[in-house]
Amino acid sequence: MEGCWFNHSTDFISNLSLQDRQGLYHLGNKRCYRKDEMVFHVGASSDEVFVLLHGRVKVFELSKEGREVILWFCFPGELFGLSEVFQRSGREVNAQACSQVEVLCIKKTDFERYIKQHGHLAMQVIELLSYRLRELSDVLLNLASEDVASRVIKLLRRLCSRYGKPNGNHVLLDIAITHQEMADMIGASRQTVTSVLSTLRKQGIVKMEQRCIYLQDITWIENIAGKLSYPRPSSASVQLMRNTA
Amino acid sequence: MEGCWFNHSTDFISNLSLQDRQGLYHLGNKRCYRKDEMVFHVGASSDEVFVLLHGRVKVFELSKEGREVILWFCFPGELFGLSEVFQRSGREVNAQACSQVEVLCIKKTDFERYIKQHGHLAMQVIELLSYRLRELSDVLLNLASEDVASRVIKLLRRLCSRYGKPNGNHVLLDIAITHQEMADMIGASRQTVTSVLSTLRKQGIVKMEQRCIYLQDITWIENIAGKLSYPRPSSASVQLMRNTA
DNA sequence: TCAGGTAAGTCAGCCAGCCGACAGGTTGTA
DNA sequence: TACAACCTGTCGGCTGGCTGACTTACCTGA
Repeated sequence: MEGCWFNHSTDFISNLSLQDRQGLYHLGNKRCYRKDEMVFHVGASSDEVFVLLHGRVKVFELSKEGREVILWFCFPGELFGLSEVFQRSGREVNAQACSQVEVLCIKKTDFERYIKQHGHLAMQVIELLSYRLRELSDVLLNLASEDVASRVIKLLRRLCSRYGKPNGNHVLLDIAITHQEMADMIGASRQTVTSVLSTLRKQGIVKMEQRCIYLQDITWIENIAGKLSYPRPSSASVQLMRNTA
Repeated sequence: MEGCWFNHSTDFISNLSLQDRQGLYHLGNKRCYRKDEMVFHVGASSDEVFVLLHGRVKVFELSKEGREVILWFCFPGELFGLSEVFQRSGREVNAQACSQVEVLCIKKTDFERYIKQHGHLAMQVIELLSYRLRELSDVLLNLASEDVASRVIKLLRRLCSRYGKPNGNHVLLDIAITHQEMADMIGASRQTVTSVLSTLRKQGIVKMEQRCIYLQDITWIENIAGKLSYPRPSSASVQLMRNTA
């Protein structure tokens, strides 16, 4: 996997110093949500930021016709609910638990005070927002100019770069994502996603078993999709939060 | 116009205190570009941020097929080139002068030092990035779930909210944008944009003269496109253009 | 005032991908 | 163990919007 597109951790928490991590911990308090429960929804007041400790959270908007448009998924260690916090009006997106979920929630005022006092943390927040901005730009480019097949392939690459588990020339993606969710991430219909995946399976590029996706031909995917053009801030020492907690 | 969707100033500089403004001014140095000249391009080193002083700058990516996908335009006072600055690798977008342009460029290291020392400025950078993230999310929602007519209407609203000059129930948009540029902002073809605008013109909703767009029926546009800030209007009140045409 | 370049307007033809429908599979739970 | 709920796979018909082609209108500079 010679320094390619893996292991760009979006794990905000692990990239922090132990001090900052503990600092943030003491600012917030833990909260749990059941599967499908909303962590927050459009219009709600946005006076907290969240760190996901356990589970998976879906950040999405609803179109007028009621279609979900998924902006991203959050996995443990990631910060979410950040981009509306420093403005007057409320949430503009929904965040919903995809499983049993535990979060750390931090009051806006506490968070703001903390990062004002810790310039380097502010920089990390800036980096995180920059990263998301670059990622969304990439999704946008994708959506605006490419057909569904390319969009599916690039989505797979994107997901793998964040959540894939490399194993030789294979990558395992075991985040249990459905075709419908994939469709909602790339603005396509469920059927079209299914048929693109079928084609890729027939070509031996992916394999699917029990809600897991195995990418079998990384080289091919890289050639088609191009390198990821928005590497994460480096994360030399990635540790999961729940290990240190 | 009851305090609705105007006044989202993206003008970074004028939102700063006089002190900060002067501080930044002393950090940077001025540079000029001719029309169509690149301020930076994909792959270039990203060790500077820019404040646009005069003119218009287009921030865009190129698709594989060579199509421009415009992420946003910058107008005087706006900061750009920010989101790649705090990472190792280079530019991921292009920035091109749309006219004779003057910018203030600030070295990454200077900028970083300054905002680390000035927590409130860091907050303003965070707010700016958050704003752009919300805006891109909105564009994405739009692109993923709506037809070209809606996309054009929402683009008009978005442009007006930033650059429109309100005048009673009319709004003047005199940023001299072409149909091709609008198409590149919403992932549509030039011809389709032209035909949607023609329809709107025939319906008396917009008027176009000398590269200026007059929005004549804001209420209608708000009803169709929804307020810029959520909560979204109930779908009952939304009629699609083709239904009213 | 004319020429060349760029933008806007319009139309025909075509096709990627949407939608609805339905038949297996798989998973969760009572 | 059985039923319900959800997910995957596949098909055919339809259409929004793309492409290409052409004309007209508008600048801008020589």
